[in-house]
Amino acid sequence: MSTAPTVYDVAERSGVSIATVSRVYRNPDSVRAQTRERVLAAARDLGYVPSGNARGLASRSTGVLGLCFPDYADPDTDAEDDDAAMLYSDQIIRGMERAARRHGYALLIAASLKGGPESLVAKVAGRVDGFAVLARTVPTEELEGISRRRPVVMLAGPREEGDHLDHLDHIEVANFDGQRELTRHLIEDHGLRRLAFVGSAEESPDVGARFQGFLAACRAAGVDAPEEPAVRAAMMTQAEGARAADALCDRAGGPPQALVCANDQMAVGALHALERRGVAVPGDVAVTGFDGIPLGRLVRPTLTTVRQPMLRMGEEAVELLVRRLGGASAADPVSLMLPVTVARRASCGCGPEERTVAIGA
Amino acid sequence: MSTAPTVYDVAERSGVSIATVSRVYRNPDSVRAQTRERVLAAARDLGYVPSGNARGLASRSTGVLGLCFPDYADPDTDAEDDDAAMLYSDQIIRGMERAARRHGYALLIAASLKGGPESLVAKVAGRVDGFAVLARTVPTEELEGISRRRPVVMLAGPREEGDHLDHLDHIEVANFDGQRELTRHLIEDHGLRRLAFVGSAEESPDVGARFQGFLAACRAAGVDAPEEPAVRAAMMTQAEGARAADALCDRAGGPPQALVCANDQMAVGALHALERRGVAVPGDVAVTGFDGIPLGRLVRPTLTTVRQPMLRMGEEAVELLVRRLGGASAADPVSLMLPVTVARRASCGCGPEERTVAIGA
DNA sequence: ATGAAAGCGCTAACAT
DNA sequence: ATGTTAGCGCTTTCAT
Repeated sequence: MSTAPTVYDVAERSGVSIATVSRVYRNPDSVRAQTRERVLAAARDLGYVPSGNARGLASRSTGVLGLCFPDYADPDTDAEDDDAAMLYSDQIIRGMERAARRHGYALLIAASLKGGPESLVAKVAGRVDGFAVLARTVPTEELEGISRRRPVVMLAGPREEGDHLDHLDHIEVANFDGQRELTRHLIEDHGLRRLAFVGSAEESPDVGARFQGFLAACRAAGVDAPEEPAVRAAMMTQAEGARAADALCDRAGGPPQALVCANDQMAVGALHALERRGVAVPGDVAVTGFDGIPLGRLVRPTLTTVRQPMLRMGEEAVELLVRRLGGASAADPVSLMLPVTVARRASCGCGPEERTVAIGA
Repeated sequence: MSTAPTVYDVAERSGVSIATVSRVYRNPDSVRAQTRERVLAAARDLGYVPSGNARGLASRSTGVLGLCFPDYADPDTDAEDDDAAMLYSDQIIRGMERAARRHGYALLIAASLKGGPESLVAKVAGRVDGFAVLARTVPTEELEGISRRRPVVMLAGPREEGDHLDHLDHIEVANFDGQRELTRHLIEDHGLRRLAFVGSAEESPDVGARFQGFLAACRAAGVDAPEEPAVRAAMMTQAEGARAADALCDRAGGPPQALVCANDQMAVGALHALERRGVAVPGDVAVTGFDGIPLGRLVRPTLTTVRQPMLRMGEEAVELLVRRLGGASAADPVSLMLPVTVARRASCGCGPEERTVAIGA
């Protein structure tokens, strides 16, 4: 691969100055048609492609937006299921790509993979005009510095109270309201009163909010509400969900009437475990998830859950970034709370027909 | 947003030269620990992030791989279905992102959106070390020029015969073999003999190969094989699939015994149309698709189809690019044919249990 | 181990 | 309408 042709090569071949070559690409109308053709022809012959780097450097903008997300590999998910599982990040990517396209931006994506001083964010941040970060992908302090320099929007983690990040734009979903409504449904519409919340060991703000929503519904209905989740799974995977279900079944006093899982993956794992044990769902125990992954409609019984609008989240992220880049850089930080949808399906006892209820925001 | 800090700012603040600042990031061990700390501290204070552009310009490499794909929006797919539909491109993106991550690259994605001399590819090509292109996303000639300068791998379109693109690396799936096996199954295992192929109006090499596979199976079994697809849909969408099914049913002589659709989207549309007309599937007519989108397992009856390994395609694309970038730039063009899987589900008459058969390559 | 200086390929004034 | 000329922020010899 010989060294790539530059503006100089094209200029020389077409007998104009490099400025004119540049103009042909940036502002074609400012060049006489005939000249333009000559330049374009030379460029074609040479296989010339403008260097995005040089451009970005000279014009201080890249036309690229970015997304950083954590390395969400679920080792327990085989390739087959994986197809259907389509995680969060995939949907956010889709949403962002769509919206970015509408605004003429390309999208740079990268999943965390820590290294020396060269962290992931830095790499992305250095190549884009602005970017979104999935919560807890990168250390708070790192974002702190970067965000002083270019637009950053935080996704899915709540704005951290009184901390340095509160000047970032921020988008989250109605975790609390969604989980509360789902729990209320279990209690009031299905008459269940012994509910167990399956959470996670790591302190995730999202899971935290869901648990609070769960508690709120319990209290409102006068149902016994534990101060802690019944189980804290090490990871939010199917395997852990299955483990949690087993643990709950073996507990003195037998299984609860409902397993309220903090995400769909765990709920699906629980479904499998219960089936293996011969526990009927929803007959003996109801199971619910949170997220709305496609897999939830493939399992039997179909999974009752709270659907997050991840695609929209991606779109909104881009809109926010574009707005900032469009001059609104000084405006106050925006905080969006996106509404969720409770999808009542079979696993809570609602029967095969899916019924949905919009909640929050 | 004030102007971002540069190496100069960091150098000044830490009392070293810009060369040292650069070294701290590129080659930390070549700098005394104490100096390094000082630089890093200054960088942190300033919120310094190295400019990817300047870097790329100076070092002639970006650490980014790219993907260009066509604007596959199916206007007939509502957001709901869309969730499940997860198109090709999404899976390829996933595959590429994973593999890219393993090799330390980020991924730049952009869907076509034609413009002046500044085409999509050019934009991507100018910002990456190498990239993949979904077939027919960009004009052949444009790729021609670019590919002389940096690695390009063509996805999913067959290598064009004797044309200028045959020096590109290329990955495709076993369209012919897959469709032939599926058709053979319909004929031999289900005893069907009047089959209609639902193709597309635009000349797609993939659809072409599928039709040829269909024909080959028909001929091999002594079944009447039309020279042309029974229907050529304008687009390969659900709406068009439904239209095709209706047209076929209204035809003199009644519907065929099987609708062999060139992709899953159309097959799903056909399923809907047939249900509306009260035609039983697979009782009255069998329906098959091609692709293996998740939606195919959600519809009733579940869709018999040929599953393409799109995720793997993305991964292989990255492997190829990385190999080229690693010095194999002069090697002969590689052409990969990935095996497919026939997924026998309910819509061909195989019953509710999914059975799969690996085919090709 | 560190510094000085020459680009990398382009854009954007400013001239003409 | 086109040419001249500075940089843009970094990497990279080559010195020291």
